[in-house]
Amino acid sequence: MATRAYRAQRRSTRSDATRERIMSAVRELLAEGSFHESTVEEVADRAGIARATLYQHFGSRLDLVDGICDTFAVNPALLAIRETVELPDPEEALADTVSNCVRFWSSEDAILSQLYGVSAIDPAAKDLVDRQRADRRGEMQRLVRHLHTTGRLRSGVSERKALALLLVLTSYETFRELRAAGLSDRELTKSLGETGRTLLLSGSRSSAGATGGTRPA
Amino acid sequence: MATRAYRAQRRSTRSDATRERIMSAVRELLAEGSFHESTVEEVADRAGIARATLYQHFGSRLDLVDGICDTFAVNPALLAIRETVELPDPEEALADTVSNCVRFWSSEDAILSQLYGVSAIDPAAKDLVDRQRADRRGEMQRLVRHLHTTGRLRSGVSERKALALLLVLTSYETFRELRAAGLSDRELTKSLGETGRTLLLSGSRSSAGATGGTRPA
DNA sequence: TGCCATTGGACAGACAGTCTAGACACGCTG
DNA sequence: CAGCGTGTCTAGACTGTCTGTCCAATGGCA
Repeated sequence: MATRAYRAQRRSTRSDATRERIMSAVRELLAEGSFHESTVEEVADRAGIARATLYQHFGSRLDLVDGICDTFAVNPALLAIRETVELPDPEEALADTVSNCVRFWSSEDAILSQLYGVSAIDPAAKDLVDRQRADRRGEMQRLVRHLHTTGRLRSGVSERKALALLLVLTSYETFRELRAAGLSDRELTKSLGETGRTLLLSGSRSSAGATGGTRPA
Repeated sequence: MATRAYRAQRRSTRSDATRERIMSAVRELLAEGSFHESTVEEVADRAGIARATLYQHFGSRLDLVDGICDTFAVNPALLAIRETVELPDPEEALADTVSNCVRFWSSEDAILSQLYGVSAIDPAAKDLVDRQRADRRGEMQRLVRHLHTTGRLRSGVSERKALALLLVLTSYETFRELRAAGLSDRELTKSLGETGRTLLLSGSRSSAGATGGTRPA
């Protein structure tokens, strides 16, 4: 049986191309917001293949969503977060992390809005959302620790509260809400960054005396 | 044909009771998170009626969700917001509005988490979410204007940004995120209120009593 | 030629929504 | 009280759509 093992490799190129066509179709439909009204037949048509072929690549409708979710793992903005949370300068760490979150949400917005939407009923989407939420929580936890150990966490702000706030600031829903309010990605990043700095960081060698000044009481 | 003047009014009590049984069943299933996996038959079974009867009260599966959504219109916390946004004291207006938002989200959390979840694919749910979002936006807009006209909007904060921030602070998603982080409703209200005051309000007689006393730092 | 991805189509099972005939409860009138 | 009219509920049959499975046939590529 091992006699021709190498062949499978070569051959698989064709199969891979088909798989790619399917994924593209799913991405398109997702981006158009019509994936969830589409039948498997329509997905196959869009990909220019037979329904049976689709089922050979993806066991079920949910597997299609699963496939899409896997592609996020290599998103550069997402990968960058792992590093920015531990940048030496806490202020920079905070700002860059926020910035990268916005970058990620923005880059996949069309698709995420659909996936997040159905996470309540679609197991595969729910998996994705839960995993992303857990990942983000882990990163933010690291960021909070970093702020704490470098002594830049504002006095009176517990680590638990700091984490909660960071989660809100960097959540996809907040991104959506602000974008819906008409803010551009740039404004959004700036606004979220400032808010975080204002509420979380102590001292204020930075902008506007944002924090300290406001609460003399 | 007109021989009898019939009183549908009297009769309707029975019909109303049936309708109520159906709604209860839907609420239960929604709260258990299993509505979206349930067939119409199962909903009917849960309500203890025939499937045909259900279809007489609600034309389709979506109408069931619609029915639930209508019940939110009379939620006391939601109604209260209309008044709190214009309380004479801006500080109080802000705090009470935030508080009422939390109260509303909290009172219907089990069901909203499901409805918001499927809003991307369920037209009825989407309608609800869109309507709620529009309503909230309207109220927050009024609140911002109020803060502005009374001169309490912090300098450097445009009305547009103030609105965006308020929308984030009072959004269901933020509520969910903070609750998931382990905050109680009380902590949540306090935290959101403080954040709003810190970021939006100028001056700072900061009502040490009402809410402010909580931050001795 | 032989492998393998692909294809078209048949098929079973599940479910939404429609329809009909009949059972039942209740209000009205005599 | 008796009985008719009316609206509600019920049981079940039926259609159409969609998912997921299976298989025999096709076609490209080494």
